[in-house]
Amino acid sequence: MKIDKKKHKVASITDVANAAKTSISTVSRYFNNPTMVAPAAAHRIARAAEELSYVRNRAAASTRNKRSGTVGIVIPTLESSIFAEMTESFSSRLLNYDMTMLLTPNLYDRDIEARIVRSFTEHRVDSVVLVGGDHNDEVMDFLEVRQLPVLLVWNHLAGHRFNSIGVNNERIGRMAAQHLVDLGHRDIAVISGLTDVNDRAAGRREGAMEVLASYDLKPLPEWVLQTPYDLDFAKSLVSNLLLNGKPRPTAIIGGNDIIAMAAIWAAQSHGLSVPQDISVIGIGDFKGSAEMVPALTTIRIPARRIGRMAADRIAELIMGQTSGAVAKVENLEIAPEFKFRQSTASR
Amino acid sequence: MKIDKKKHKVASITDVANAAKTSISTVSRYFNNPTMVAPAAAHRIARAAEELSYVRNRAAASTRNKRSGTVGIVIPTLESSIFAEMTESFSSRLLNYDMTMLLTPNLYDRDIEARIVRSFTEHRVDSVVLVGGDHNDEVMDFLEVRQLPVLLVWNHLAGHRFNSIGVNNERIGRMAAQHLVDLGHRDIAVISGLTDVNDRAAGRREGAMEVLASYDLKPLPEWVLQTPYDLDFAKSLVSNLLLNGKPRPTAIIGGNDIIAMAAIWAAQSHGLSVPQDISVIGIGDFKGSAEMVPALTTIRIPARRIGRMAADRIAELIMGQTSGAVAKVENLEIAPEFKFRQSTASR
DNA sequence: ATTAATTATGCAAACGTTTTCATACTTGCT
DNA sequence: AGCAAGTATGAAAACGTTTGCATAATTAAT
Repeated sequence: MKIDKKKHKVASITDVANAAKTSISTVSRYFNNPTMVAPAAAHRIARAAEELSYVRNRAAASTRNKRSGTVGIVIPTLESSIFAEMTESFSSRLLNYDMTMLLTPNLYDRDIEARIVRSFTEHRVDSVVLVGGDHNDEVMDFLEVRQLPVLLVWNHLAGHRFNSIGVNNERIGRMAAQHLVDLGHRDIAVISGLTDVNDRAAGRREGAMEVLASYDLKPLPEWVLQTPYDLDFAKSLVSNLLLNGKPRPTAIIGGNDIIAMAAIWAAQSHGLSVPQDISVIGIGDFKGSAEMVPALTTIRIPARRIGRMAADRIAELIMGQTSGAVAKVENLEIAPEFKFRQSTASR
Repeated sequence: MKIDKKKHKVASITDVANAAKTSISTVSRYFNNPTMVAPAAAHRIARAAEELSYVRNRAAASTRNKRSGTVGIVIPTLESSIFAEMTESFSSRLLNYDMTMLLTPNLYDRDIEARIVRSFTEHRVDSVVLVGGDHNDEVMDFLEVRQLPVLLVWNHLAGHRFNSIGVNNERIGRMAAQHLVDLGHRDIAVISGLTDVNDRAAGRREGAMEVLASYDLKPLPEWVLQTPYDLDFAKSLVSNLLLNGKPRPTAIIGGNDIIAMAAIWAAQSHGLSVPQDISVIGIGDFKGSAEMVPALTTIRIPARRIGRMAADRIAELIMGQTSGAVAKVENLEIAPEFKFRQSTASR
């Protein structure tokens, strides 16, 4: 790799062909299907490419063949460590298939998501990955018309028109509630995420409430709350709940680990100790949940596994598409794992 | 947007031109430079595009003009909430310039980074953003030869051959150490990140040690340690430090907030309280640092601001490049902010 | 009513690839 | 030596755009 100071014109396949005294067809084949070209030619091409520091232009290639080698993924936010884990394993797995990820957060806004998806298609991504099952109808229709392979991750969406890989949030909500009931709690607060912009949050709350109802436990209205996934907001919300002079719950279900952590810190900063004075359970098993004091009892969502499986499934869908096979929609459920740690105790 | 069930052929600019009874040139202009086309034609084109649910093909466009409208960014990991913050603000700012982000984590591995950068250039990104100043020489040379606008974020790198926007890590290290010294601490442990793969970690440690030396404070060898940015690992490391029977420091400098949190939890799980028994200071001001109990004293790195500025600078560099102006290298230093909270106290 | 200036349009070349098809060159077999 | 079969190559078309140039249509100025 040598440095050339004057105005640099990026080398094209033609330059390489000329330098290697062969045709562009052969050069193209060398890069896409090396076995098709004779050793002598291959060697000359390799040298020429090196010499000119040639880099293939996949954007140009994508005009002729149809694949761009990119997949677009939109997630609600990068700041939740758990989406980060999923995305990270997704992206490194994708590298194995020689594909690159276009990633954009939508900040839980469906219209931003629509813009992003549009931008993705302008770049001719080979596939689109979205989180959850709640999206603009227009986006869904648009993707369906384009016949772009679509994968919905995070939620298991039985019977959905697109492929999905994820957990059953109702089930998770039920598990959380059941755990607290089993420990003897009867006064249980349910603090969920924003159920109208987040179908995961809605599902979990529903599951939890269902179990409570089945035991004839009806939380006070001021015990069932919603908050964005924001430590600061959630912490003050719980502080209010604990200090408002009204009867205090003996346990809290946090809609995810962020909320649960916030709840624990709210309790601690008012001199209550967890789990002696109040039990807290989370959902997700985020970074830090196992290490904090007290370690958080939670229901783990295997984020890395979902990411890895998503990448594999995407690759499969794209292959299937080029090979003309009809891909049938598949909805995979991933089992969550219960993690009994120190933040919950029997009453 | 209507649904068409039969085998879908994606509409091209030609299809739109035909449907709108005009030429592809005009259609192209309509999308790139709407003022150039007459209202009547514009209207017909808009209708045709809608009808056919046409989406421009930026990949194809990038063969003729040079810009692809994408910028590639490689960060060490998504899991550090602070890179996530930076990336998130970077990406949403980028949306304003109608550009899309290709993002890939390199997991602190320079060779993976090299692969990623190569893949980015294959997709003809308009610009590359990297974190820190420590990279494969080949990658650096390669980017220089290609004359691709490059921006190095996170560190302020005076005199570097590429543009940079970031903080001065030595200074931050000094601030942290100075704070503890000012509080009267003399037995101070310094637990940094991995200095050989992470120039930020190296700079911070250096700054801290410098201040300690200037006060003639020499930490015991077993007090200066390194750890990956991993809560679990860091927590056991600090646990060992606190329990090994040797003299115990009265304060700990964590190379970032992850390490500091781990240190606090290590102390707490052995019945020590922070800051009464031991003070802990972090660096970064991550999500949760302000909310945890005790709230973490730290030095805030304004991640969102860096992300936003990076996007602006990138846009500027790309414009400058197309307009043929010579962009001169600029190295911007961002001031960190000291956050005195509850995890440090005077001795 | 001319002419000049302005605005809108279309043609065709160019961008960097992949891939079909035909041809030239090697083999291996009789 | 002759032929069949296989292997390697190149020419050219196609992909979906943008843009320089030339022309046509409109408006403004005399």
